[in-house]
Order: sequence, then structure tokens, then C-alpha cells
Amino acid sequence: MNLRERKKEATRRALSLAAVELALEHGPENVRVEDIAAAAGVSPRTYNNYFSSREAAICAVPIARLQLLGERLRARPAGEPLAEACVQAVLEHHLDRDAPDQRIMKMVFCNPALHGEFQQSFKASAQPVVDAIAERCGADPERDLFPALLAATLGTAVRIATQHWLEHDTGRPFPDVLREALLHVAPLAAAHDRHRPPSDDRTASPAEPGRSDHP
Amino acid sequence: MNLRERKKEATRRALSLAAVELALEHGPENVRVEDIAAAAGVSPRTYNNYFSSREAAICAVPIARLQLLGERLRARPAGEPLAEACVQAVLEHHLDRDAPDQRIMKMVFCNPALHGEFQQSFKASAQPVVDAIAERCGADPERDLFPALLAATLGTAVRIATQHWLEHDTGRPFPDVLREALLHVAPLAAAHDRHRPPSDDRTASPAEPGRSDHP
DNA sequence: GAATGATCTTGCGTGGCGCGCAGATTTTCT
DNA sequence: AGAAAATCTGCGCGCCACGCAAGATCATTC
Repeated sequence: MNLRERKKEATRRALSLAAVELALEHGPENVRVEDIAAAAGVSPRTYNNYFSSREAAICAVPIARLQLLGERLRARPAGEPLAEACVQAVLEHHLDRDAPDQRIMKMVFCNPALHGEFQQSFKASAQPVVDAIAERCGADPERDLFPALLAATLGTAVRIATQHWLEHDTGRPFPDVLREALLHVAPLAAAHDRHRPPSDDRTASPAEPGRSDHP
Repeated sequence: MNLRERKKEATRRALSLAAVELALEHGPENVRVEDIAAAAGVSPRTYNNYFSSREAAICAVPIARLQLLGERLRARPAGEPLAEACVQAVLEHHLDRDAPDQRIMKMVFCNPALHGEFQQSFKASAQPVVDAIAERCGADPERDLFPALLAATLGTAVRIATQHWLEHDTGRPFPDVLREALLHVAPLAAAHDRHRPPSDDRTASPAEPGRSDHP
């Protein structure tokens, strides 16, 4: 890779990292482009060469992780039902590191501009996830809308879990809430499995949504 | 109702209608606040007393219809399974009038700023839908996250159907695509029914997602 | 290793937006 | 009718995205 390209990627990274940092600290509305640029050590005009808005800079961080989710999904054992694979991959993806992501997600989901940018970037960058799903259930992501639908629904589950966890602050830990949301949407994948069993194992639906009484 | 309140609502309506009209004609980016205000016959400053952004003004139109969806859902026969009720209500809701809504949805879902504003407004204004779902399955929308999750997932299905229909332009009519997307997410509701059967009828899952070969 | 061409950065100017403020205007209440 | 409350509007400020063109930096070729 060129020095040029490395530098470019470095400033891009510095910019989005600075944007997230400042947004987390002062709130996304109270951060000026000027500050982000200064924190990354470039001119404000240069900032605009990389991102066309504060929102895009902030969302670049969680969006970049979507590629990882695709890999996690592919890494699930081949015989595993689609629903189980999705639930586990998403859980892993949100709980491995001590996750600054949780604070970021909160911020993104609570701000209209951020949320919009995220959705838009999601549509563009969730292709790895869509492809992984499509591969797993032998569908053509171009003709069949199921893979995109499942990917989007998983995103919805994460979003609703986050919002529910933030607003109705019961004492439940976030992983619990996220897991419940994922188990609720799992039948969507399970139903698809039931039409084309992944291998020869089609005993029972792999995951049953737990009623809100937690263990 | 006061003269004052009627006038206020009238200008609000005029503003959002003008915003949608102009956005559809020239594209949402090529419409200035000044134009919207002029089209509605008020000062630009007044526009900002009603909506804090172009996006909010445009989204006010489809958001207002969400209340109607809630009513449609309640109007479904009491014995009907949740999944079937949801599918039918959403289909009705998108296909009754010749629907300028379709063009509006296209515009909203393709623009990041609009989409974000829509999601945010959705969260606030989908309460009628959430409540209707909660009532139908005897859940407390405050404690149980299932109603909000189902409502959001239905929204996701509409969105994905719209985007899929717009981008991969196969010759299929939109209602077909929408119906397929809804049938795909129906198992989410069906699974919940299976835990608490709505009445005494728990024979079969009410809707099976059709494979992509259309009739 | 130096020259040339491609690419990136930066300063400046322009057009637009969101909103606080305060005076004029309209509506409501007594 | 007159006082009080709510609303509309013009003005000004700070912020932002972006086009343009000059300078700085890197890649490639000889």
C-alpha cells in the first residue's frame, strides 16, 4: 500500500476517532467541525474532503465493524441453524470487547441525524452481513430480498434493545435485553430454515424467546 | 377548538404539504426553506417555529398516518392471529388510496437526513401501533419490548421492500414485494402467538413466506 | 537523484440554515 | 372595549458544506 494511501487512511481514522471522542464527551450537537479537525490535526476544509458531515464521521466507526460481523457469521459452524448462528454472531459482536460501542450506539440511536446517517451507511456497508446470510441459506442476495431483510431486522433488534434498555431503565443488564430481542426475531430465520433445512437437522426451532422473566 | 389552534394546525399542514410537494418535484436537497415558507404563505422565520428542519416538515406527512395504522390494526377481527392481523393491516395501510405515499416513502428511504428524521419521529409516533399490538397480545408495552420490536420490524419490512423494489427493478409490482417481505417477518409474530394463543385456535402458522417464485 | 505529473491540503468566498431576540399583530379572556 | 397572552416577522449571529485555485506532498520515469 502506498504511503499516500496509508496517510489518507490514517487521517480518515484520526478524524472519525476524534469525532466520536468529542461527540461522546460533549454531545454530538455541541461539537463543531472546527474542533474535530483540530483534534485530528488537519484543517477544517480537509475534514470536509473526508466526510460531508459530522454524522458521517461519527458513524464511520460502528459501520467499519460491520465487516467483522460478516466474518463472525461465516465463522459459525456449518451445521448450525441460521437463527442460532445469527443470534450468537450478533451477541459476540456486541459483547466481546468491553465495547465503547455501547456508548456509541446509544448516542447514534438517540440522535435523528446520526441515526439517519447510520441507516444509510448501514445499507451500503452491511453487504458483508447480507452476503454471509445469503451464502448460509443458499439465496441470491440480488433477487431474493430475504437476506437483506434478515440483516436489517437484526439491526432493528439491536436498536430496539438499546433504546428499551436506555429508556425503561429496569435493572437488567444490556446483554440480557439484547439477547431477548434477538431471540424474539430468531423465528424469522428459523422459518426460513424450515423451508430449506441447512443440512439434515430440522428437529426443533433452535431458540425460543424467553418471556420477560429473566433467570 | 380555538380559532388560534385551527389556524396553527392549518399552517402546519400547509407547510408540511408544501414541503413534500416541492421535495417531490425538485428533490429534497434542492428545496430551500425560503421556498417552502413562500409556498405556504408564511415567513421563513415562521416556518422554523413549526419545524426545525426541512426533514421534519417532510416527514410529518407519512408520520401522521401512523395513527391510522393503529386503528386498522385494532379493526382486525379479534380471533385473528397476530401475524395475520399485522400483515393485513400494513398491506391495507399502504394500498388503499392510490397513495402518493409510495413516492414519498421512496424519497424518505433514499435520503439519509430524511430517513433519520423519519426513524426518530417513528419512535415517537408509532405509539398507537405499539399499543395496538400490545393490547392484542396482552403485553405491557412499558415492560415488554416485544410490541415495540414487532412494530419496528414491520417498519423494517416496509423499508426493505421499498428499497428492494426500487433498486433491483424486476417487473414485480410493489404490493407483491411488500407482501413477500411481510410474510417473511410474520413468523416473528406467529412465534409469540404460539406462546400465548390469542383464543383457542392454535392450528397452524397463519402465513408462510412464499419462496421468490411469484404466482 | 532530479523532473514531471498526480494527488492531497488549505485558505477564501458564497449560499444556506437554525435560532435567539424584540417589536408588531392577532386572538382570547374579562 | 381593553388588558393579557400567543403568534408572526425582520434582523443578526454562528455554524456548516462546498466550489475554486494555489501551494505542498508524494509517485513515477528517465
